[in-house]
Amino acid sequence: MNTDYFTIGKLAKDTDTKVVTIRYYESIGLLPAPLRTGHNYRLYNCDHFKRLSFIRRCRSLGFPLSQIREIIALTDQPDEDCQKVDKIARGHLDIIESKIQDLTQLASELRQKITACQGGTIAQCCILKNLLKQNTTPIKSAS
Amino acid sequence: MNTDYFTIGKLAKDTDTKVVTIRYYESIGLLPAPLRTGHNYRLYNCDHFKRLSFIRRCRSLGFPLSQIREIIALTDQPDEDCQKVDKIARGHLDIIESKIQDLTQLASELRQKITACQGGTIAQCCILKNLLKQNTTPIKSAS
DNA sequence: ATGCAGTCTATAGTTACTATAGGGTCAAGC
DNA sequence: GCTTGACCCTATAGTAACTATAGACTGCAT
Repeated sequence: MNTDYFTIGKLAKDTDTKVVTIRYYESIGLLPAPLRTGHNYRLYNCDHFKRLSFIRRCRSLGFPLSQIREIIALTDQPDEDCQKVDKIARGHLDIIESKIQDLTQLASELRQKITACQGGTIAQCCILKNLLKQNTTPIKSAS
Repeated sequence: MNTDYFTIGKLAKDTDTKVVTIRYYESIGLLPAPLRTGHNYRLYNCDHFKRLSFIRRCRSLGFPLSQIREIIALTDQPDEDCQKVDKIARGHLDIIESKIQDLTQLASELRQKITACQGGTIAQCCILKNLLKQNTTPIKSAS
């Protein structure tokens, strides 16, 4: 049982989140609006802390807010099948994995262009030549 | 020598770029404004095609528009040292490589959470438990 | 009483586009 | 000549997930 209340600054520090970000999450309905003091300061409790920690953990795993929202909604239906969570997580993993592939491909192309360059003036630059070389004229009046 | 002119639609098709994107590049000064017909249609030439192809190739390598702008500015100074281009490209490669590392780490964490889950109800879901477990209370009145 | 850190709201900026509304133009077919 | 559909125009707003700024109030310590 914990009935402590704390300000937005403390919540920000304890969850390693910027103050503005917390207010942003409230504005988009991701974090419930807390009580206010007589002078309109936000007063958070333990539940807010838990919720925000969860959001931040999901964010650090790369989940978009839209999916975090879905997951949170699911936690309100404890008797539903867990497959939905699983599906979201797997879908997200797929996206991450394909991003890794894309970036790996991209890195190797770029590395190749860079190592090909022996220096010199801009006019001689192999990186630029390489980037400029293909397709120097549009397709002739076809279509 | 090529004095052909073509519409935005043809340029879009030949560079695999959306029409709106081309107008957007013009609006931010990345692609020079072309001539116009009597009825205000844009008329592009070969130079526009080359420039846009270059932009798209850089984009497909993940360069942000700001860096593409820098690189293009450099091509106007053919006698400068090529090191500047090299620096931009290497800096970009570093970023890509560190992104790959982050994502790889992230994918393995997520994969672990997913494979730990044996199904069941939301209440029993290991993925959720795992995401919720740490830090359930803020740091007590410290600081 | 003063100063500084913390809080408040509201608005605009970021990146690289995409979407939409509301309109004009061009070429082909009838 | 008229219609139809594809193409073009501008201007504005929306996207994701914040960040930055302005202008004002509060709380606490000296």
